[in-house]
Amino acid sequence: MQVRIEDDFDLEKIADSGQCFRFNECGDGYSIVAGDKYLFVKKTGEREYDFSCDEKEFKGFWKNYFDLETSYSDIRHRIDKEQDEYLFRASEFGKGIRILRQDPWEMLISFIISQRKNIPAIKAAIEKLCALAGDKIAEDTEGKDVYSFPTPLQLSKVPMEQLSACSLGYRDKYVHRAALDVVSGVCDLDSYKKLTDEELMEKLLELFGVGVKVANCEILFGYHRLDAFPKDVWINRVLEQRYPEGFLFEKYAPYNGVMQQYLFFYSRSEGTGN
DNA sequence: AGGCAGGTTCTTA
DNA sequence: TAAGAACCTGCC
Repeated sequence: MQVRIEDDFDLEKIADSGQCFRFNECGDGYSIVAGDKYLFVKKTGEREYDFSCDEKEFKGFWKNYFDLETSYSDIRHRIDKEQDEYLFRASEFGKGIRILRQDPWEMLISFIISQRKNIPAIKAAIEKLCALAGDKIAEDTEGKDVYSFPTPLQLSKVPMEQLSACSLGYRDKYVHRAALDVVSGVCDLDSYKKLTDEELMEKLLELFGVGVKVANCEILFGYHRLDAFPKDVWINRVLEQRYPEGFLFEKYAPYNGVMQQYLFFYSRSEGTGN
């Protein structure tokens, strides 16, 4: 169906923003997998897009996935050019980035895998995991099979030896444990939705293989708490070099996470890209 | 060839 | 409680 989007919306930037790992350029559009849903999106005009789904699925899923009810333009305009010149530049550069409303389970596993890996390696590992334990749900426009992200139950049934074959490295035991804990109910991701950001952080840190960085990514991308501010090597470099006096967290609350995305995207563009 | 990549856990003082 | 080492794997 045709969709018109008035707010900031740039598929290429979202794909490269590091928040999603199954969102890839494919032919003349983008191939996106979220949970057990597949979408192909093509830009057809200035603000016009062709979504491969029907209206029902758009309203029931993808509209929410792309967080189309939130104005990222408004959030961006909270930045004062005079007061914070670097962030202003970063936000102009990253205009079009949105924080997707992704699934907590999928994000948890994805960011556990992400530690000490570069983005291509993360993507490769996740695709192997999906092909191994997920279901075939579609074929992309290039004819490749598309697999759903494994459910907790599906993943929990994968033996360790097979998990190791997904290039997870030492993270295989973290992934395995997370699946077992979610299936057993020791970790109830759904019930965590009602917790405050602080309580949520506390619960996530109890998980094996989850530290502060991964927990913050889960809070921002899995629970869509837009104030969470994950600090990775890139962001730490920016904070050291550009904000020796400190970043204005108070000013940008409750949208520090969006600012983090602009900083991350901008700093990476200046570095090696990947 | 050795270092490093979107960190976390384990070990040691 | 706080540094430092170890950790899988793939790519430069």
